[in-house]
This record gives sequence, structure tokens and C-alpha cells, in this order.
Amino acid sequence: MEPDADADIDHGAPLPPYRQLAGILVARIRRGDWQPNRAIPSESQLVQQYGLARATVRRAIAVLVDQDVLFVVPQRGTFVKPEGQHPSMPDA
Amino acid sequence: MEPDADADIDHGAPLPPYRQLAGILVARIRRGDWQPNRAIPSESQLVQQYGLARATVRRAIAVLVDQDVLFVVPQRGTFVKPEGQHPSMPDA
DNA sequence: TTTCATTTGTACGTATGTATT
DNA sequence: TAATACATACGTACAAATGAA
Repeated sequence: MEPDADADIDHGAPLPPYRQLAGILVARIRRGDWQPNRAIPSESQLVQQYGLARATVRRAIAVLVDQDVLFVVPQRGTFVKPEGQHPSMPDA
Repeated sequence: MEPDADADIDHGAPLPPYRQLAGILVARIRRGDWQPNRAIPSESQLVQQYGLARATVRRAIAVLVDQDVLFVVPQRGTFVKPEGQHPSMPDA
């Protein structure tokens, strides 16, 4: 079961909002909402879309950057890292 | 030149406070203020000692956890990781 | 060249939750 | 029961760099 790309945040769930958002973003990337090397919405836009504080959005992004799913270019945006979703996958 | 273990934070310096604190903590560990597997001061204590916000202290700690200098045990404390300071040092 | 909006970086303070002691 | 310590989240503010007008 993967996170629903259209799901919104449930502040009552055991999984904290920042992890929920990370899962949602991954689902949306896999779904094709944003292509490799293309920018995802800005932090401000994600704040508005998901009703979270910016710190929470940034934390979700940090998780995915750490997992090589996204990469950030200061003052430019946050982008989908090409071939970065699978830490150990020879070449499909 | 290593960071002075007794230095305090300079909010005017180009290096942001969270990085300054990370450097200070590393210096204090190398100096022997805290031994391996021993807890460093709590976040609240560091907040008071260095006049920083807790979020900033946590960020400095996160940097050192990422560098394997510290490890955190929830609700217990933050500890000095043994042999974790040198990412590539055979055995001195 | 200058101005302005956008975007990420950093920091502050506060509140609540959870687990341990 | 109460105190301690980390986890998470909120909102706000300002800085710096980019890019467009």
C-alpha cells in the first residue's frame, strides 16, 4: 500500500505529518506528477496545498533529499532527482 | 584551527550559529569534556548555555549525528559516539 | 541599471506529545 | 506524581540569491 498521492494530512494519525507528506510526494513522483530534473512545487505552495507549517514541509523535503529522491538548488527550487529512488538497483 | 571549545556564538559571523555550535561541540568532545558513550548536556541546557533557540541546538546536533559524532536516544539523551569522529581512519 | 517577486536558508519563540526516571 | 528529555509542529521574521520586468 503506497501513500495516496491525493491524500491530505491527518494530524491524528500515528505517522507524523512530515512523514505523511514525504510519502505523498514520493507517490506523486512515481505517479508522474513531476518528471526527473523538474521542480516540485515551492515550499510556500506545499504549505498552502497541505496546510502545514513551512518547517514541516522542509522536514519532509529533507527526508527525501536524504533518500536521494529530491535535490535542492538554493534560491531556485527543489527538483526530482533522476534515478534516485532506488539506492541499490543495478539498471532494472 | 579548530573551533574554540569555550567560544560562544557570534550571530554576526558568516558561519551560521548552528554550524558554530556543531564545531564547538566537536571541539569539546575532542578536548575530552565528554567521553564516548557518555551524554552531552541536554538540549535545554545547551539552549541556556549558548543562548540559542532549541531548534538551532537540535539542528547542530543533527549535523553531528549525521557525521556519526553523536547518537540520540529518545527520552534519554544525546551521546558521544565511540570511534565515530573519523569517517576514514584505519586505526591510528 | 534598478526594482521587485520568488525561493530557499536560517533563527526565534511557543506549545503539545511521549517515554523515561 | 512529577520532572526530565527528546519529537513534532505551529507561526513569524529576516537574509541572500535568483530571475524577470
